[in-house]
Amino acid sequence: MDKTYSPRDIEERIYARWEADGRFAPSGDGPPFCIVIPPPNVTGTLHMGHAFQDTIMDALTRFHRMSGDRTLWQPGTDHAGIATQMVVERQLNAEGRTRHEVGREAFVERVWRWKEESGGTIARQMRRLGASVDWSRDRFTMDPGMCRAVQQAFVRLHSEGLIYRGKRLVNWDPVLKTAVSDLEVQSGEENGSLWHIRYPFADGKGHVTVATTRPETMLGDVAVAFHPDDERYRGLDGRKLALPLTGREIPLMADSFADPAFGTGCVKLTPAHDFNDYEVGQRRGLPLINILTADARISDEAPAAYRGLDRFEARKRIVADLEAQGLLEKVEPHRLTIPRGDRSGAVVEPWLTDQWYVRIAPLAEPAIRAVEDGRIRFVPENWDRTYFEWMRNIKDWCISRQLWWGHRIPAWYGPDGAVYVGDGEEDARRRHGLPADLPLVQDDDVLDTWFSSALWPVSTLGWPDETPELATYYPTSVLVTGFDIIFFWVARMVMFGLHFRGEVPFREVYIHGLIRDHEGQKMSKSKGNVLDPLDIVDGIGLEALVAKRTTGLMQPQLAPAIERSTRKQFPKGIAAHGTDALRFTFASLATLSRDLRFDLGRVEGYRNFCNKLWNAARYVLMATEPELPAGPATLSAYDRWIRSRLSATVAAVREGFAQYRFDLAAQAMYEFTWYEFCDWYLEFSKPVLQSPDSDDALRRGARRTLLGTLEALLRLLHPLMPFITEEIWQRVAPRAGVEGASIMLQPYPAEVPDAAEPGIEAEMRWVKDFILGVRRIRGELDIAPSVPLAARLQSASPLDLERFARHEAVIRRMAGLASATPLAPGEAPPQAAAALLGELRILVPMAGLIDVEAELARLGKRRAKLEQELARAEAKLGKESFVRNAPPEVVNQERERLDAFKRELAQLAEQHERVASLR
RNA sequence: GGGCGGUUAGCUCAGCGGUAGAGCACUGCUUUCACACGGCAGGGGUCGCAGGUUCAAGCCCUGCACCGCCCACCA
Repeated sequence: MDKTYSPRDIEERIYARWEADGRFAPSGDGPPFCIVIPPPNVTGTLHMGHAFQDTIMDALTRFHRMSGDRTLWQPGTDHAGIATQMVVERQLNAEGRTRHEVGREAFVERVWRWKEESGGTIARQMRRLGASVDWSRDRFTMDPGMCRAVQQAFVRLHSEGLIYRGKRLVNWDPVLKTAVSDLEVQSGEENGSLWHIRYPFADGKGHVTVATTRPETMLGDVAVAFHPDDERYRGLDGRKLALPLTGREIPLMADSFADPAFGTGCVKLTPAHDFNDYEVGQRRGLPLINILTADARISDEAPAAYRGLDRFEARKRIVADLEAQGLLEKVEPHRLTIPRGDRSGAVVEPWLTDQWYVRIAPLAEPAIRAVEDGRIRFVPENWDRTYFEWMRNIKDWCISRQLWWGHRIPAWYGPDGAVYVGDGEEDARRRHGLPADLPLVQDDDVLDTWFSSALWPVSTLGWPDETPELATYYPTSVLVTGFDIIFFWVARMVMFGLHFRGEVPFREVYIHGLIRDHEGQKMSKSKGNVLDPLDIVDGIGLEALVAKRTTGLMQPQLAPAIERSTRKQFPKGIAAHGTDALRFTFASLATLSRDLRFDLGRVEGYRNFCNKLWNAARYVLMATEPELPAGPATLSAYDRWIRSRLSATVAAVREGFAQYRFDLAAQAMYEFTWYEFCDWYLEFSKPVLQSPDSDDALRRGARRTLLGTLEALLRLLHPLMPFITEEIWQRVAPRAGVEGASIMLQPYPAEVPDAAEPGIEAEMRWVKDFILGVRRIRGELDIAPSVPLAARLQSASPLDLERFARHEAVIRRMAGLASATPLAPGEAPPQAAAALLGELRILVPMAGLIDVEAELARLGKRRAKLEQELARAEAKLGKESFVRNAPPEVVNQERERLDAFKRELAQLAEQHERVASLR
């Protein structure tokens, strides 16, 4: 083995081997365990969020696979309608063409080509991360099987009256020229104005004033409302107003919709361009006047003077015209919420169109119950509040999109405009008894991408067919996802899963936090703070990193600032850390927090951890060859101690996995590996193995324990660090007497029932404290490690002496002692620095070694600390209420502490006096 | 307006009602036989603020402050 661990040499090779050997497919007949992957955009690339999520899913998958479960991690990708179409459209635009010039068929074909071209990227990246998905079951949301599922779902919902077509207001993205759902609208506060406009009475006598943030929509006004209780307008109900600029007359009406406290108390009603007005309009039987076109220009419904103007241009004109006519009373600055399309960034218009909707309330109700009664459990639990909140106020889901890339809606129109829904055109004819020669035209629209995503758990497993996979793995075990798509995806899967399968799609939903940069900022291309997980794995030079961050920006003017900050943050680029280190970092970040700050320093630390493990393995392999002749083996206290510690660690790690606390699991692994196995046990093993006078049985025990502990530790670490553990395991397992082609096929470590040995742990604590005591003296008094110390033992109890005798070799080596002899009875203690271990005092004679003042300072520091503790303990025990009310064991413990403090203080005082006399 | 988080060492974060922890960073010593991506030792926190419950409160309750997210929004 090389002296330094280099991940690059092993990771890709190991993954290829696993894949070739078919290690990722479910096997065995254990209980099923299944995760379906949240399908990433097929043409996208893997970002930190994916890498994080994949790490968690892979850890769970490997854990369950090793635990003997029949484990399926179902992979796949999403066609991501709008996002993908936009990318290809941009490519076209760069060639100077539009999709309309190319035509639908050719355009869709081109998207497919782009999908084939770039679709492999995500899969390649997942392989580099070690994702053990069953590639043989890879699915894409527009695969033929998926299309069937989508069509059947649509047809069935339609036949059940749960899908309908209707003309109403939708959120319209005038740049993409499609409807979008409520969830795809991002509202944000922006600066605007509030225009106060006079609407004269039709009889020419007087006016009312309305306040609006959108003066251009006045062209579509059909009424003005005031509150019925508003004294200012008493008796004016039903009066006619002359709508400025249009020549139309509209009524003034009393309606409780109007808020008397806002503006003038009069509100203009524009049912075709405002959701609230629309409702009032429906209630009051008002007409709809649609004054906007699909690209948000003024339509032919409006006066000729404004037709064809862009909405914002029209606003300026209208305001100017009103002002010219003396109808603009005032303009005030106003903060208002502007709805924008989450993809295009364009201001979304409420717009009147025909769209397809899912009647959602009947689907939501059972989905709410499934979480209420615990058939689905959120982790962390309180996300159910968010889920309930949305589900209980849910609105019908607009599922049609005026795009070309996606699942085309399975509806056909006859010459008379009648709609026929069916599972394909032929089925539509059959269902509706249409003659073969009746010309039918399919609906132009495609379905919201989330419609097919909502079917993902059932469709990937084979639905609508009754496949063995569906029978085995549905409901799936756990969904791993971010809170940002609880509504988009989680809730809809629950609704569809329950509706089409009669069972929940997953039993648990693990909601993880969002990966942000080290400053807590969301990672985004335009902020220039994106990290590519594979750059952390493989490393990247500064120039390449700068280039990567500054090319392809939507706003190229940001490039210089991004370059500057990148050069500042990564003056040397990013070093290669390897996949295992990155994965371990992700695991340790997986706390219950919802914002996770990613810090490269952590990855470095865990890269070092990998190196530590690697070198520990080197030591174990070196220390266990050449092989000893067969014979009996005896376990030393050290062997039993590390076995006991390992067992406790296994329990902690398993608990971590069970609770989805990957951070705690990772921490338990880290601490055991470094602080117990490496720092202590490997050192303990050295005297045993190297001393010429240890016996062979003891040596065999140590070797067996070294190999056995390391082998189990590798299995324990494998779900988080698959590559390095496999690489080392391949070398260690044979020598540990374990057979098998891969660590992936080995059982996950279980707690050993009688491995816990409190007695041994106590004895080893004494040994460690002895060593630490001497080391502290050495460290604080600046004695070089190369200087061997001759220690004396004072006030040693028989147990102390017995323990010392048993562990002398280890203690001498690890504390750097040349000798440690008890004082003879009556012998005066030498001038010395002392470490206290209960009653025992370990004396390090000062002759020629020790700086008196330094030792006095050291003693003073310890005394100050002790006095503080002592005061607290005394105060506690001095309170009668504590002694009376606290549990006896707590009181006893406190008393023992107090006694110990007193003893140690007395000894310190004595020691202080002795040292001070040397001055 | 409604809902949900967060506030613990310089930074990033754990923390079970009973002696405040880790990683990174920092200081000193150390390149000898697993590892300098290492070893040994050390410094550093009145746990956002104010009340309350309790023998005992980062931990439970109430209020407040600040930061953040989600949902719904008055034209």
